[in-house]
Amino acid sequence: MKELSKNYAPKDFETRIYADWLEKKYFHAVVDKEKEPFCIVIPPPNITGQLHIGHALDNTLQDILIRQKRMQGYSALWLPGTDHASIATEAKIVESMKADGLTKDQLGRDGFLERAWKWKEQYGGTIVEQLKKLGSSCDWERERFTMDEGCSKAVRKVFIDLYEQGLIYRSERVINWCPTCKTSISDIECEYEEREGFFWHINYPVSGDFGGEKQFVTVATTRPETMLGDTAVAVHPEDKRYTHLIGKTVILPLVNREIPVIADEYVDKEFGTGVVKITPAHDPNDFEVGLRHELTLINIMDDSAVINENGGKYSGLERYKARKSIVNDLELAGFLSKVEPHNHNVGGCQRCGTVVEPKASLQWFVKMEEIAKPALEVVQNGKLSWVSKRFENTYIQWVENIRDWCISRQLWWGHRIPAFYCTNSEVKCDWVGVSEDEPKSCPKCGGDVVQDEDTLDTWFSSALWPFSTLGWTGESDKSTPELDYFYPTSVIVPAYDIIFFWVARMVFMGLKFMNAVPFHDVFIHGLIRDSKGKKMSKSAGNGVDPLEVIDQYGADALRLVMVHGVSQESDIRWSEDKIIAARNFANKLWNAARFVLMSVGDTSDGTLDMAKLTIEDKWVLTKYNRLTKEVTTNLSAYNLGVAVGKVHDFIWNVYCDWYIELSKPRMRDGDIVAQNVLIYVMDGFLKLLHPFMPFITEEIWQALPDGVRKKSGCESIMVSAWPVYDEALEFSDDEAEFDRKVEKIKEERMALQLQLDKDKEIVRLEKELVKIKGDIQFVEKKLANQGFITKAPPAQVENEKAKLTKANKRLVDVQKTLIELKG
RNA sequence: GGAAGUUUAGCUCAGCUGGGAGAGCACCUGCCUUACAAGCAGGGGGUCAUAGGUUCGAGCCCUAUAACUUCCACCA
Repeated sequence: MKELSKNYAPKDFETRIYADWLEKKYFHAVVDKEKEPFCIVIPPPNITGQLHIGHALDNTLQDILIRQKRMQGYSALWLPGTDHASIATEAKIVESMKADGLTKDQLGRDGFLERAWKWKEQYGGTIVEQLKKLGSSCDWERERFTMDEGCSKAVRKVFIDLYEQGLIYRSERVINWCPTCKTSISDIECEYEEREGFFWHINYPVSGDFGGEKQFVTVATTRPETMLGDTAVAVHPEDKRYTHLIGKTVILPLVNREIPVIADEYVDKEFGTGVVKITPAHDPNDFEVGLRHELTLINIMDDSAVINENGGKYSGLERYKARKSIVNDLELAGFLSKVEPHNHNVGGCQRCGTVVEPKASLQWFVKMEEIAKPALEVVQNGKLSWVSKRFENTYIQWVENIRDWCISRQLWWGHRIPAFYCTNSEVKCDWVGVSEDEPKSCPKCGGDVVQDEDTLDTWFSSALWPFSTLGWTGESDKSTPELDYFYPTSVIVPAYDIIFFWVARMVFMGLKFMNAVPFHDVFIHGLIRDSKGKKMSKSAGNGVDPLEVIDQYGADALRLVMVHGVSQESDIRWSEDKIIAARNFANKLWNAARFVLMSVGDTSDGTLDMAKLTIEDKWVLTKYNRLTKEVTTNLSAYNLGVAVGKVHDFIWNVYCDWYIELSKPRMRDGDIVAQNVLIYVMDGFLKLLHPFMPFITEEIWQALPDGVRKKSGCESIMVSAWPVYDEALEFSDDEAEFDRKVEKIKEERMALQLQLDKDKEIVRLEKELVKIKGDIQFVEKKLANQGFITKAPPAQVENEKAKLTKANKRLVDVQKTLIELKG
């Protein structure tokens, strides 16, 4: 038994306790057939990342779940790891290279990767250390990285399998291109934002002679520079205004290219002028039209969105400069018929915010339709259960409308695509192969082969995370005991912003390669916003550093804010008040524990003497006993906020406010029964609170009399048994009786307060009475003075008289009130 | 254009299955009562967004409306 310091100072023990847990290997979960498995795989944070408040929420929730299950006797594995975060990390490394005056091209692929791995070694551990500060009880011995050997092997295996089944293909399509990151990005990495822009109406002259008259068709566009790549204009086949032009040609202004007028149902007769310029290389819809009409693709921009040689005189101009110049030239040449303001949605790169350029390009895709279908069935048959119906719906909607996933990235940091091409130009060999290892030579012609330059979307490896981390190799005879035991995992705990990126794709891949859901439950949570409800971000400068919060208030307080009074699917507003309130609760608990431990002897081990329990003992025991049930059911229903609220209220309003207060006289008399009840209940609620506030509960629990730990059969609260409901502690009658007593005491206190207020009022009024009487005497004396009446100004005399009347009136009022108050 | 969510005390929000309208902070009154002033004992303050409906009974269920927020789509 050790003593608790006078003040609650979480810094003094949080680090020490965590180190102790680590040393005792309490976080390590093993395959144990005697126990039920419970497993969570962490949403792997980026290696470049710093712990931010969102991680704090995410990991607090996971830790709460895992700690409770561990205490309930499950073999509870929380599998940690980090994500290589291809595009985000590469951007940071490029940024850091700038400081050294280096570019990717200068370093070359190998040099760059060397630098990247160094970066990973240097910074990859930071966030892990920060997670430890939060109290995360991850099994660090099993920590994984999305680019470690096992995960990389899984990635190649999955890629090859999907390719061989025809579910991965390479094709030229219009994809989203980020000119800053210089890579393709997937549809969901593109974020739309409404911006003010213009609708430029441009006249395209129709070729041919119309008796000296020139004829035009007018197209409208928000991106006039793309006209350089136009290869047709389209009208609706049944649009009577234009049917006569179908099959004719128009002359593309400035470029003077003759392009056909085609008919396609894609055109909306009602919208704009009813004529659409078709730029197959720079618009996904136009690309489709182009395919149907066998139009040529003219790509007019390079990787930085600068106009290329296909842009004629505009070549070399950055896209917006080209836009300006083209609009200007069109106007000068008389082709611009109208400019109107037009708000439209512009897609930006999720990473850097740069406006993406739709661009035709040869990329790798995953064919999604077939893979996605089973992901709907598992929701229907209950194998995959969403805690929140609301997010289940968004998931279903997205899966139902799934589109092919562009997985290739023109980046170096990531999993290189295991595809190989024959370079033998002499025989024009077109061999393409996909394999685990690089073939020595082309199997078709014997020529040299070269590997695809691209890497995979970072989410490709994330999608395999639940099984790749458990040792999956793809060979059915080589399954690991861990995979057999822990897969499917129990629950996944992400924020709602990665449902599409991650959750859905894990389901697809899990079902495809493991033939089972990757997790049974999906527990989605919200985001943390600032006190005004705005998203926290570095650029807005409204972020909160969880490490500073921990430093100032303790990890337990931070964790409490993440769940207390929160309905988990909604966003949380951060405010200083909340963290202070949480810290105050910890302080309250600390002091309650100090008092109890001061009053209780070393020998109390919380053994209840059932025969000697008083009514208040039975009252507190009944309430505690019910609490065990409420906390347990709410936790299994993922109502973490309700669960912790119940413990919080019990500790403060039941245990402290009433039971401790009532036990004070009994403590003075050395009442053993009361001591044991105090200890019994405290031992219990500490355990119930432990998943939420692991540090303070451990520190206090260690200070309890030794007998308590002996009875629990363990050295740490985190491996002690979760409290369960006990029929023997249900004293409903006594509880009800004592509840009535509590009510009565409250009424008495209220009456007392009222009486006190009344007495005060009487004293105050009596004082006033004396003063008023004095005033009256003084004024009466003045008015009795003839000299004053005759010589003073009449106004003043009147004033004095009024004063007297007023004072007399007040006198009567006060006297009346006094009589009333005195009853 | 489609969908979802929110609307409860001055502020931030809980409210499980339809039956007593709650917490923290702020405010007011009184207390340094020997665990805690980061606290204790009390108090004031709400037409549960609006209008209908179902029900013996609605903050909760149904319909409509309004305001705010978010997601999806992207008609050039």
